[in-house]
Amino acid sequence: MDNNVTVDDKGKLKCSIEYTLQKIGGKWKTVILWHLSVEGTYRYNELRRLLPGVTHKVLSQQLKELEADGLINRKQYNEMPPKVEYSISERGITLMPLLQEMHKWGTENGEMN
Amino acid sequence: MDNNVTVDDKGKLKCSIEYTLQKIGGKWKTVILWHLSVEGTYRYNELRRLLPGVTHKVLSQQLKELEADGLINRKQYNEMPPKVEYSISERGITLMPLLQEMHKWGTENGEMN
DNA sequence: CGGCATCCGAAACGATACTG
DNA sequence: CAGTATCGTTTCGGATGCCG
Repeated sequence: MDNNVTVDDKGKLKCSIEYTLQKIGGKWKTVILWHLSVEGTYRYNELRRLLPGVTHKVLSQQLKELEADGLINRKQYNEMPPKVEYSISERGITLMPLLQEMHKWGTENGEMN
Repeated sequence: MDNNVTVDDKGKLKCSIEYTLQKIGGKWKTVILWHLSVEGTYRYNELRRLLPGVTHKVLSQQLKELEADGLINRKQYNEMPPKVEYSISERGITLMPLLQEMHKWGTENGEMN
């Protein structure tokens, strides 16, 4: 098993596991992806209601990053009032086995306080 | 598919995915576990050399948390000079499928700059 | 409605020095 | 050798207000 951990010239770690963590490590990202994968599509404020505790700024931040990373799609309707729909992307779907593993491990090992 | 996302009375998210993320979300934790799973046992300073860039404090912090979470074992020899060996625990081994998924996804999706 | 800008506090991370 | 203590920095998340 190759561990695939290398280091660049500045001492920074270059590791595919760390790369993955960077993409989904945000506090709400996994949950957002999880919701979108289940339901298919949500509007901005619908997501907000699904994630009690998340603030305005942080939610849009995480959505933006997820979109920038190609993990979700953002569809904007130019209406008044505005309407934006988020859905999981093809690439985001490839994360599902991983999320399921995380969910499985957490369920089997977490005391859930 | 049950999304297994609930909220406690303080608005805090209780979700098995987030639980997993808390356990392995530290900057070096996955890499430490990965190394230990490959090699079996490392001494403190060996790990340090494997993780260029990690500082003294942060490494011992992460090791301490991993140990507290039962994911690694710490064996201390009362010699002079001191000798401490870290190894992966039974519980830590249950994380391997997850780490492999993370590694796989990162390899397939990461540009690795 | 769906943002963005600003400010703030907390937490994570890091550099350095000291210790049994 | 394998840490701990202290301090500083950086990053992340949160509160609030403004805007098209």
